[in-house]
Amino acid sequence: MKGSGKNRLKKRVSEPTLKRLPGYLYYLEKAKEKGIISISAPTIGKDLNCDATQVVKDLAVTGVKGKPKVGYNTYELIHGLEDFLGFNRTNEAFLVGAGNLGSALMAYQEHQVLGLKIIAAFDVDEKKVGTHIGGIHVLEYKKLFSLSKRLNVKIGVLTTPNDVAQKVAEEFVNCGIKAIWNFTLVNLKLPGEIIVQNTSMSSDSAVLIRRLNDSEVTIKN
Amino acid sequence: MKGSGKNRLKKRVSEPTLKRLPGYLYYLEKAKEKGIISISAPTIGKDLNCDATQVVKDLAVTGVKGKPKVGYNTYELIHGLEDFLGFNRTNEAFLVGAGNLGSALMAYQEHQVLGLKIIAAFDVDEKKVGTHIGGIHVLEYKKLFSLSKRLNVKIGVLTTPNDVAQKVAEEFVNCGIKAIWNFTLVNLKLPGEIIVQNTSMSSDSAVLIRRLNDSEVTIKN
DNA sequence: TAGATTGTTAATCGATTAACAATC
DNA sequence: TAGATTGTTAATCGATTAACAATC
Repeated sequence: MKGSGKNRLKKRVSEPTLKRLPGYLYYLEKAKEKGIISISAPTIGKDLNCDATQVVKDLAVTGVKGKPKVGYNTYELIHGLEDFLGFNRTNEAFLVGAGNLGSALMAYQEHQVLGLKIIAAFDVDEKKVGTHIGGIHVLEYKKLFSLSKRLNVKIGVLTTPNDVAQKVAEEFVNCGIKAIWNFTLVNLKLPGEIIVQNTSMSSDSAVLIRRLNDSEVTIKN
Repeated sequence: MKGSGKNRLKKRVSEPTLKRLPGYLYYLEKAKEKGIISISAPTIGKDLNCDATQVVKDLAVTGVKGKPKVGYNTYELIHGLEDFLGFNRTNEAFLVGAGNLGSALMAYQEHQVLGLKIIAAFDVDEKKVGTHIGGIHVLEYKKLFSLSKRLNVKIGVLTTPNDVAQKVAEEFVNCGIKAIWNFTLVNLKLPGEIIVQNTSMSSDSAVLIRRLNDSEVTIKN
């Protein structure tokens, strides 16, 4: 009899839901700053223009309970989301490729809540090695292996040029890294147990440009 | 009788499909470089590890026809995709907020095909105004309005701090901008005809971190 | 011709939305 | 109590996957 008894069998949360959660978190932190201590799903839905039912379902993954007619406690929700997402733990990461995007991410993490902490960056470019970006050391790429063994880092951020992406990803795996955040356009071929999250700027720009061109044609007709 | 006759009624292409198209484009360009002139959906599917049927359906949006037993012409597909996505036209854009992420995007567009061309950047920070990033001028934010009127730019890239995002977005609309690429965490409230594409780094990191924590729990059990 | 692949139509799967009972 | 909201279950919607005929 699966899922019965004390062991609550956790259902895998869908990717669309997961992607919406940081949005709720940011919204709720702003609400908290305004002194709002209770907030209902219909209110959230109106502000974030999405369906109230969806808000209820999304927030249910945190296990935080709301009160009918009142809503949820803002503080509890924030902590429930942070806990569920793992944003309150320090998820340490290595970054390889301290170019433009890599540098942006390093500097970015101070202001935006990415939920992870880049503790060191690596690059083969001697001009970058030894510098600090956003308070993070840029080290020789060679040192990745030895440092990984010592620090037991699980997350690798991949912001190299496309042509070395596969090689660096494999080195990440060698180093014991379990999850790779891939900003290159390369479709990485890695062992099945490695978690890969692809972030493609081109995908989003493609949607934007296409929608714009769509609307222009529609107007012309 | 809708959709009949010469006017082929274009069906709206789904967002998941749209997001996959730049991936095909990159893959096909690499294939072309290797001298591959014909390529089949099963081959593409194997390399990109996705379903061959999906490849066929995705590529069908371009209108490019394949030959049974042979596949598609690489060159035709590349051009079909570029044309469909609008990546061969110059989609000119303004960027507001020449901070870390903004700078990265400006420098990035030279190497990565984003399909759009940032022709000027704007910032209120006097230290940034007058500089060049990735060959792009950073101008006074004040000048956005007058320059928009002259250049008829349709796309705005929003990489400001969150607290000014809504204001700048409204100014974009005032300036005649029709599509906004929003990198802030703010849920923009704008007229319905304005196209907004949200890109949230936090969403992707949330998926990554959660999947990692999921897998660690599973292994422990 | 035989066989692989395209291209379309049908079936499945999963996420979103709607409905409604429980509850404060 | 009355009414708004939670939380769950059912219905809908859309995307992915499977099936299969057309075709080179």
